[in-house]
Amino acid sequence: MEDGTVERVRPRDRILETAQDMFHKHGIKGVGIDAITEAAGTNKMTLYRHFDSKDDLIIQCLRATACKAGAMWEKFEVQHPGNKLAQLHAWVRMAADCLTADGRGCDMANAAIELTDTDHPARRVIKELKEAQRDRLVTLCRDAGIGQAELLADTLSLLLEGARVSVQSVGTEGPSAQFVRMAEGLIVSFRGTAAG
Amino acid sequence: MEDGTVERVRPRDRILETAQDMFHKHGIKGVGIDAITEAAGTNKMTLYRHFDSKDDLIIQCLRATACKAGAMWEKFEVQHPGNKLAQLHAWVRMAADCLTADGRGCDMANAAIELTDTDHPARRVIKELKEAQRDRLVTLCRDAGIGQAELLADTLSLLLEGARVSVQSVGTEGPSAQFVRMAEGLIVSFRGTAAG
DNA sequence: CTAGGGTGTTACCGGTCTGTAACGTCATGA
DNA sequence: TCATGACGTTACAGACCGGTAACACCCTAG
Repeated sequence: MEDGTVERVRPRDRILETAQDMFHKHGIKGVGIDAITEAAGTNKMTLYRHFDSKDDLIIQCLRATACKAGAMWEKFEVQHPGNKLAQLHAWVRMAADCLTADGRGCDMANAAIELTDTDHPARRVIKELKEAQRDRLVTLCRDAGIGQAELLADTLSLLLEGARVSVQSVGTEGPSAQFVRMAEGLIVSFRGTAAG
Repeated sequence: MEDGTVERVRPRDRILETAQDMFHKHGIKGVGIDAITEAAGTNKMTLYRHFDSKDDLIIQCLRATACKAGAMWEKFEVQHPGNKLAQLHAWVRMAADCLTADGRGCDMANAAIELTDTDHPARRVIKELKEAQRDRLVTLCRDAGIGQAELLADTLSLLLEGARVSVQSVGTEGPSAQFVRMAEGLIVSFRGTAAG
């Protein structure tokens, strides 16, 4: 049978899933290849048959995580079809949920901080994915009828980025606790000054 | 002569200074003890005579960095004595300078992201120092006559934190480029809604 | 049945890491 | 002069790291 849908999850997928989870929880430099393969129920050789190196694995993990995050946006469209303003508010709620539930920040931002070498191959991937993320939020703001869509999107981006970092340094009771109020206030404010 | 002011910089201070710089540039896990001692022109034994462990060194570095940052606040008071609103604007300018000049974010935030173990001894120090930083900004906002001082201070904190992270993932041309406009806009907005 | 590809196992390489032991050097101060 | 203490040097321990080689296994497609 040539249907590719195998029941048992292939080692490559188990590795990718496990690595995402462990990188997220313990950081990239805080997790070794051996720990990943063991947690994934496989071994080092199999990992290196599917990924060129740890750096390659890191990049694939970042792409996979971004892909999952992308699915969120489709959920917004499904939940509020055509209503871009409602989708923007849904984005705020989703962001707030990330803050309280997660404890660890954005994988891409964390990776950018950990991988200090500016020539690291993951850096351009991080930049690429973050820019795509930004474009998406800008478009949503614009479609929601916000005048200065770029400025609102950038402000919300920085607020969320900062909140996700703040959670890790001072916890959920710190400044990030006010994230929703800040974001909603900004949206109201920008809608007030709306333009064509 | 029993005056403690020795001309030659003591090894402990050289180590502390060098470690701060290298931790900042390359991250905590990206720098080894050997590299620090070599750059400081000393050796490993001397380091371990002054610091209990690498974790201890990390903590001392964070405290020293926070101390330097504290000196900035005194500069604001000197430059604009009594004028708290001017000091708040000076804080915004200082923050913006950090963004364009540095390339690497806040040492405390970076450390919080790198040291994923919640029991790590540096974590409570980070939280302590970050909370002190927040209190300072809240006080400044309140003294500047802002009504919702806590909310403005928290918003500015998150914006800056996010901007310092964003610089590392997408560079200075990303959302962080609008930091000053965002911050100044917020201050104006909060002064508009000022209360007693 | 058979060949081959995906997988598992073990062992290993060279390097790096934190931290310590033992000893030698040197300046200072009594 | 001599003792003390700070500092430097070398070597090492023990662990972990990323990555590779060689070989055995087993399921499946043909």
